[in-house]
Amino acid sequence: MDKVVSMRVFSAVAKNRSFSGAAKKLSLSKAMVSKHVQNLENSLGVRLFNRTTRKLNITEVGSAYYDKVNAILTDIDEAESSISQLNSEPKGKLKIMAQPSFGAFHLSRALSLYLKKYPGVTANLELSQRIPDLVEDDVDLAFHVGELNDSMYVSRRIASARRVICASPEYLHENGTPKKPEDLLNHNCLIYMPRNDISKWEFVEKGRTKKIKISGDIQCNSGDALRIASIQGCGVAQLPTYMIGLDIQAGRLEALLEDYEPEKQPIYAIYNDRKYLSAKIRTFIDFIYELYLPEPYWNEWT
Amino acid sequence: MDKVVSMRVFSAVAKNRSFSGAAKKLSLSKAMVSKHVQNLENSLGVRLFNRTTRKLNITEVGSAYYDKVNAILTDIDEAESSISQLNSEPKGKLKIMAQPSFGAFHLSRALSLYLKKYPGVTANLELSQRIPDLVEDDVDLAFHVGELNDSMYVSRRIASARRVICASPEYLHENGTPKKPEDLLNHNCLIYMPRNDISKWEFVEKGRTKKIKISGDIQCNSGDALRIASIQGCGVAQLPTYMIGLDIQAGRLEALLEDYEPEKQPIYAIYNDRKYLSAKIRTFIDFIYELYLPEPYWNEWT
DNA sequence: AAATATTATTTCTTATTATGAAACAATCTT
DNA sequence: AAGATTGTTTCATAATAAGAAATAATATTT
Repeated sequence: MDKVVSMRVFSAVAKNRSFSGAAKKLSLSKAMVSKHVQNLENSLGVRLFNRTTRKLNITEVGSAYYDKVNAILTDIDEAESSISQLNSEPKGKLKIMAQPSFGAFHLSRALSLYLKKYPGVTANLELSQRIPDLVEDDVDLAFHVGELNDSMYVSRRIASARRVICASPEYLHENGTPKKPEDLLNHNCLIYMPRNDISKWEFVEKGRTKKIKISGDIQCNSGDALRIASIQGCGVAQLPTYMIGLDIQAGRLEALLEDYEPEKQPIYAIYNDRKYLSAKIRTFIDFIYELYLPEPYWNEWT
Repeated sequence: MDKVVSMRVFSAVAKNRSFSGAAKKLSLSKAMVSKHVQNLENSLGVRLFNRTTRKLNITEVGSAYYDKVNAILTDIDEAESSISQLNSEPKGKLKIMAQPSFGAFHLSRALSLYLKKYPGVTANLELSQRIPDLVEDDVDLAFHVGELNDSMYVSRRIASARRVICASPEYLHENGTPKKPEDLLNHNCLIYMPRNDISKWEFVEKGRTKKIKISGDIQCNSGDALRIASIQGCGVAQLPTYMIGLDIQAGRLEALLEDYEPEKQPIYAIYNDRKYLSAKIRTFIDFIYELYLPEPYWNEWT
């Protein structure tokens, strides 16, 4: 028997000075009202009302209990409404993890817009290469570029990034501009190596994907470093547009071989599979999804 | 589903940071623990824990709810205990913690007398050197010998113990009887060392306290061991009368240097500062207080 | 005074729910 | 690779919450 319900019933009986009245008010049978009061009396080992069929008097003990019960019920109501309110409007700290190159510029920009819209939210943005364990790392939300293999979490595609071959105008002036993928064999390519893979770049020609094995004298596991290197004219790089889109727009880099460009990489928001997604998380995902519609600003420069 | 029960389960899970741990603590199945938490989550429309099978993290909302729930549960407990003790007699389980040497004989004796008087009460006596955390250890009442430094609880002096120099008749026959404190320098003293203190025994001579640095070949952190050693004639010991009073009365030990005896040690009952002390606790404190009036039986033998 | 109305309780049946064992899924540890 | 541990789900069963109706007690009306 639910003690909180019993308390509410008891409180109603005490307030109405009547079992029947309380029953009517609570749309409950008289029988249940009676049983709820008995439930409390048994659990307390105390008589709460002195009653006959025609008279009702709250006992001294019952009166003391009445005050306490009302305070408790108020606290319960207050707790529940404040908790559900906490969930209906975005509030609290939003913990986000993302890959450094995507997070550093684009997410912090999106966050500052979002936080302006929802002043109750504060943010905590942690940048890391690895895909986080949301529970272990106590993170609300993660962003990942590229396909996800293991999907123990829920993911939502919020944007995409083109992979573009690029080089600085200075470099191209000195070394010539490649016109087709095979031309890259004669260029110094800046190689991104997260793992010790053999470096091949993908291209699409007449609907078919082909891979070109490229070579160069810089291999690095930091996209940012490759970006700097390519801007400084060290060679040709293949980098995602969320990194170099603005550089191309500004003329620091030139996009090459756009006709052979491979499929875009998806960018996912990853979060816990929860029935009750908190407002701050839900609204941020929606916010960022809409922010990059119809096409993220980093993907276009013409 | 009883919401109060669900709250208790939730609180236990949050405190233990584990569903299984909470289940064990509450002697409930893991299944029910899981369901109770889900019950709250459904009723609040909010996720309280982020969890996988191996990791558990309370959510921001859950954490806020935890504080409120604990306050509410405390209020409920306080209300119920205060109400039921308003016109009830001692009843239930009395959980006591005490130092082993005092508890083993004297408290169990007092308890058996008390329980005969109040059949509704059952007792749980745990003996330990440390001063318990009444809340953490879930103990109603603790007994402590010696001054209390930290008084976060309420304490009541219920008796006292003399500290007496003693040795077995055989030992004294062989080694002579010390007549004044300084004589102890030529005796093998049994040294109680709870911490690595330098061993000095206090004496009072002509109203002034002085300390004698003693030495001996047995140092021990167990009073009981020292008592046995002194009875077996290993040397001279300074021990409280609640340990050796009966030995002196029985002639197994002789009290020495009684004229130089230092001030008595107080014995305290320690309990929670509750507005409404339950009848079992209140009556037991009163009972034991009166039991040792005007002077505890262990303090006198002449 | 008798009939009626109102009130709390008890009884009885049924629909719901609480319960934990066991199976399960997902990690972590060995 | 095997075993241990953790949270969840499933399942069968036992417990109980629920209210309609009968009951008992006592005002109120007639």
